Amino acid sequence: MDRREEEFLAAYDPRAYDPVAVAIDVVALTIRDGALNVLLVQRGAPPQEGMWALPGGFVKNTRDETGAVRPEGLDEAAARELAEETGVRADALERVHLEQLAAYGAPGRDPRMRVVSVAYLAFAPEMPEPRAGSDAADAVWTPVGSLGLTGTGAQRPGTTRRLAFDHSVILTDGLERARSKLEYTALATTFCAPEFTIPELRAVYETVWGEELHAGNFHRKVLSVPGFVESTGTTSERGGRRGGPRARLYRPGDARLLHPALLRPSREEEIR
Amino acid sequence: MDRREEEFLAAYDPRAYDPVAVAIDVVALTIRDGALNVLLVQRGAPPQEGMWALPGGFVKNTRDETGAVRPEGLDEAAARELAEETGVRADALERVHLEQLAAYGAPGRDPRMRVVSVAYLAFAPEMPEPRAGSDAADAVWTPVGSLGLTGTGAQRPGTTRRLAFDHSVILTDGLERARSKLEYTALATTFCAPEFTIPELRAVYETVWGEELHAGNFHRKVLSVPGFVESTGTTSERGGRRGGPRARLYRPGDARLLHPALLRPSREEEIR
DNA sequence: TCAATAGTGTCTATTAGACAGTATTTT
DNA sequence: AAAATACTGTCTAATAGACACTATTGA
Repeated sequence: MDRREEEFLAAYDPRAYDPVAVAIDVVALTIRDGALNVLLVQRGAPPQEGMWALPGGFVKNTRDETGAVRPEGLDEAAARELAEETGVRADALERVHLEQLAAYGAPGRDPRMRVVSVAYLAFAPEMPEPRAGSDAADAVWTPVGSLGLTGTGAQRPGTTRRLAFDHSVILTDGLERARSKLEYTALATTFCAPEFTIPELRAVYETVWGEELHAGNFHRKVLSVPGFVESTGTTSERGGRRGGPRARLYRPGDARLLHPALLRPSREEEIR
Repeated sequence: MDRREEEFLAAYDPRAYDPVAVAIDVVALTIRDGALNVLLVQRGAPPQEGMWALPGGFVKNTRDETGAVRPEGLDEAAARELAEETGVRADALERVHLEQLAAYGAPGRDPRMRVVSVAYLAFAPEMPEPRAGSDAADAVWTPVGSLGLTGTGAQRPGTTRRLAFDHSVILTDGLERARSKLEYTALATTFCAPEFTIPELRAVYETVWGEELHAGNFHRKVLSVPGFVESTGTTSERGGRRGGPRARLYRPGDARLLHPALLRPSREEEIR
């Protein structure tokens, strides 16, 4: 760094600009009782107190091991928010997939000030009931079907849990990303236990996509994709709930992308 | 809004938090002389003065038609930055595709302060040589091949145009997004003139993907995807540069997504 | 015993890709 | 005339999806 640059930085005043805040919001998805659920917190403080929202908060400065103040990376902040709001420890987060979704910065989306929110998408296996974090009055897994989302990100009138800010838009985007990711990545396995059966994996696809799949063709297809799943050599304890043989158990394979992909059956409408 | 919420907002002090800035950076891609080019500006002021960077800047408050101050949406800010740095007027921007790429917020990525940058990706047809905007010493279309990008987003030593901040990472992400988008969307046509031939469209794919495609199979495949292109009934003025018949001219069709998709031939390596 | 389910076999339509062939243009 | 190129035809392998069938389990 040259002399001129040093002088510039010494004279730079970060507070000379309009204040903007950067927040993180997490769309955390899991499957409970055969339905797709999203983690919601009930706001315990203004603004929009009492409404439901995606877990999140402002990006902070954290202290590292030596106690020094250190700003937080975005991914790091998202993992922290998720851990705080779900009450899971960091080691349990290892089995959670977390990726950036998008940034939202429409003027007026937060009444306090200009807030740009970086949204994250999380895929989690079955998790314990969350405990409410610091700013939240309550935290629960909520079936997304109960939120009355329309295709455009609005909520149908009469829905009991109204989402704060533009969170219904963020959730809608997250759901579409999740549905799309199941097509060409192996991420469906992150919704499953460490060992799972092909029918369980199929249930993940059916739940996220919201449509039934042909059991026989799905089975053959999953096994034909190199690296998607890996046999454990064992079988499940029980057969299907209403009968049927015990299914073989599999582990996630080493493939990140699926080739060929598993495409959703009914996408004809949304092509144009 | 209830009483309590009003009181809260009146007492809220946005400057009580650590200052953060939100910037926009644009990865603007076009094809010139058969090579993929990205728009770069040479920084005319510290920090990193003299280095090359993606066009961008801080999100501002703008004045609307009535002269009232109004904060800017992110998409709006990206379009403004692109227009300012390329010197194209808003109407020419209509033929440019602009989409959000990702947010970048690693601590220390900007020496001035905490900066979270929302990156955008733009696909443009052939455009005039840009004129340098306000903060830039120069602005040029640069072949991406000349930037010595490695797979991880670093630049090879000895590259003449070094990119400022983490812009080589952003550019690498933008290139991968562009390559991927050509597979399943009809966006390749946004690199072309309003009327184009199938061989011209093939050149777009070959340039962005960096590999040669089979002319005959590509031709048949493009015509087989419903809504990808639409015949104009006319033919080009000239044949191929070194001989061959005149090609028929097409317009972009009404499809947004390609079904079936045009997949890159050589993705075997990156699957795991 | 009956119904449901796991897993496999088979058939057909669609698609990807290799290769060949013809007509048309530039040099 | 020669070379390049636009486009079309044809063949093969891979894939998607429908349907059928057997074996095994729970109720």
